[in-house]
Amino acid sequence: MRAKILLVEDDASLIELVTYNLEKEGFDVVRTGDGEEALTLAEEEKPDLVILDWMIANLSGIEVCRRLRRAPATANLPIVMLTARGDEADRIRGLETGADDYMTKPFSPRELIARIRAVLRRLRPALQGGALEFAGIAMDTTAHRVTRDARTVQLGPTEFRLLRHFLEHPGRVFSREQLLDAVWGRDVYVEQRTVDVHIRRLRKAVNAGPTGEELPDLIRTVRSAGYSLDATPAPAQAAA
Amino acid sequence: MRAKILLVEDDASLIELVTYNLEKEGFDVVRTGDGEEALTLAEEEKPDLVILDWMIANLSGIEVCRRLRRAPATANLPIVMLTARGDEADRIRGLETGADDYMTKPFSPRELIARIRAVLRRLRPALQGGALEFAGIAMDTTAHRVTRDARTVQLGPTEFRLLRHFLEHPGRVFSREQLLDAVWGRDVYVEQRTVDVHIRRLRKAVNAGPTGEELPDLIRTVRSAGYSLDATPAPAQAAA
DNA sequence: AAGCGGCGTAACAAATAGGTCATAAAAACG
DNA sequence: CGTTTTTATGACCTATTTGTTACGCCGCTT
Repeated sequence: MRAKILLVEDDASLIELVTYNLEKEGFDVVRTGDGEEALTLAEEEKPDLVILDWMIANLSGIEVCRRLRRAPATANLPIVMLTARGDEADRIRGLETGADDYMTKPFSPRELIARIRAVLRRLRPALQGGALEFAGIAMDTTAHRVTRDARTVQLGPTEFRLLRHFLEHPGRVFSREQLLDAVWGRDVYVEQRTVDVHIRRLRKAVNAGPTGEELPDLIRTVRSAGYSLDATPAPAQAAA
Repeated sequence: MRAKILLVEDDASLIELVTYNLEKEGFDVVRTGDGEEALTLAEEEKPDLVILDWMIANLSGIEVCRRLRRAPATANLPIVMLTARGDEADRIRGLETGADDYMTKPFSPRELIARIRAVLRRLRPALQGGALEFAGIAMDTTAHRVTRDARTVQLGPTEFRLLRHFLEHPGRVFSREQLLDAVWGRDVYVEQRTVDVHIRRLRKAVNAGPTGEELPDLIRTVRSAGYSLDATPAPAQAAA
């Protein structure tokens, strides 16, 4: 799975340099030099990470950063600020506004890549290839294999992506809408209830025990909120 | 909830500088200048983040980093590398070994704090936002979970929103009308008495003890005014 | 061309949450 | 004290939300 990066920068030579290096490393790059457009693209393209220059047209980078953080759809989007302004106060301001990392020009493309990878490793583990694991469920994203307690689990493509998304954010509750965005894709129009059906299929596949028995369900339904992958420690009726 | 930071550094003046600044910012600090000891402390103290100098006794910082990543217990521990070695190759090596961020000396303590916060914001949302707590009641809003004294509390959607509102404004009294506005929504028309019923349900859920006993009621009824979340243990007749 | 697997939708069943009412209990008042 | 307000509580019915199954429609493989 290739990661998509939104590059917000208006210096042509820098665009070229960074784009070249990112693409060489296997990233998809979307570019703009305009602050307003950056916000639009962040919503529509659903990049995995944004590289944000401080000095851009229409809206300053810091303002773009602030608005990205404020909008629910992009509140968790990783942001790496990148700018010529090197003084400490700016860096701190950038970080406090919600940037995940901050680099000052001139910078080394290789270091930029390394920092991007470091951020993505945290935020989108599946993008780095390798394995995801939670409560006995293991997923090898490159081999497209899933096991539960060492037993292979057979999943369809959609269930696979759904489970991957849960594994990337264990414990967190996602609304049907968020799941459709993240798993199905931005501009797909399907019924929200479709999510239920795939949750059902995922549960069925993952909770199937060795002898046809049911294993503990790790997908938690949160009424009126959505679903989450969750190791439910204390079974429902403790004190009841 | 205070975050605990493990500082691995052997320069006395730097230890002092960093410790002072971290503690001023509300972090708990555990220190060592020894690589082997760092590994032990990382397991035993369960810090929320490690600041790791490259040049330390016994094991290099990079080796400590590598081992921390390899051990399951600390594989996800956030690491900020900190060192005098400024050249690019080292920074990249640090980041690729699994460090989440990398700063070179000399550095600004404020920037270090800002970077630490940026990392923790990602890794431990509970330390920053998303988590509410009051008098033993803890709510994780992203996981949609509530506990009282570490025991899970089961709430319906409305009770959840109601409790969240109280946790967001502990101690403050809200009239039924205000609660309807804040929890139900502005333009919902329901009886004010409905609030009583949900308060009752919330109390029942939150005050249920481990063995079916009643825990102290943290929701205070303020006659002819409303309700508030309040740690009023026993004083029957305070000053009223 | 036929068969298959996967997907999205609809429809019905089940579960759970929400709101109101009636009545008991408690507190304030004179 | 008796009366009046205000709140607590349990029960009930309804509305909403979710679970589950069945079905038809592609797109691909054979």
